[in-house]
Amino acid sequence: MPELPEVETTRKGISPAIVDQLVDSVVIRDYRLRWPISKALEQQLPGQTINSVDRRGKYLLLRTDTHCLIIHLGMSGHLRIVTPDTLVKKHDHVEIHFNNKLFLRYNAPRRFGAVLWTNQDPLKHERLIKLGVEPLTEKFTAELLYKNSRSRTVPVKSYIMNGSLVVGVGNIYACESLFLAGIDPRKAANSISLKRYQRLCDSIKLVLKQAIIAGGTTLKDFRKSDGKPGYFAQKLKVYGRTTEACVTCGRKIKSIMISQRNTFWCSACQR
DNA sequence: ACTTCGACCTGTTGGC
DNA sequence: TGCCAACAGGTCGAAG
Repeated sequence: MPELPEVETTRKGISPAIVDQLVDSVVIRDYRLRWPISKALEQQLPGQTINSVDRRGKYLLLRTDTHCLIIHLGMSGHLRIVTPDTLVKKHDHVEIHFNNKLFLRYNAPRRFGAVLWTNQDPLKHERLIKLGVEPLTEKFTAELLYKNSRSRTVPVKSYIMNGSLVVGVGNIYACESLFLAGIDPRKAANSISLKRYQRLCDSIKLVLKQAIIAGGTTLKDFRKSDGKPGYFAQKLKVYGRTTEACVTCGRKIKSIMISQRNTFWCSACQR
């Protein structure tokens, strides 16, 4: 479900409710995620205060003085701030109770997500250490895309979705960015010029920024941490629009599978 | 070093 | 109404 804009929207949503708040208790209702939740979490987090909520790629980092809770939402997970009277639902795996009487609740129906508890620098955690650059920083450049692509024959769409190069670009925003850049998603990564990578780099930054402003994309189940939908779905130009008219040229949007992911593009506007 | 593909899960949707 | 297959916003790791 969530790509960078949805995770960032979640980060902004939960921060005000939990930063500088003392944890009373932790309730784990289902330990089964991509990796089992550590028992140490429920023993060690109570009594600690959340100092900050950061994001690295699609991971959220909740830091205390000595530890960090690393959270990934997977395909279908979400975090909500709820009051104690909010009914527990199926797949509510974890709940953190704060001194301010608010709960942070983690729900993950497909269990593709992760809740990791560590006392090391989270950026050095084995799950995060190999992540690529943040797309909304000056480290993400056309030169980076170009240089690393010279030996890569994969479709450019798969290339930009590879998190060891650049993080946060998932299926929706890969499609949208390639449309904005006018690049055919099927083209080999090593066949794209530096000039066109400049356009792609700019497009990725722009699409992600606009999606964050809109509060993310709600296709079906994504909700902001207050339960309300994000509004970027209305701005999607190609994703999910197979057979509909291209907003630029009017031709029909096509779809194909690339690396087992549905891919949407306009064959007239994207070459 | 790179590519491909199956695996991990549950819920929803659409066809018959 | 039920059944079943296909598909969904993401990674990971094995095998070639």
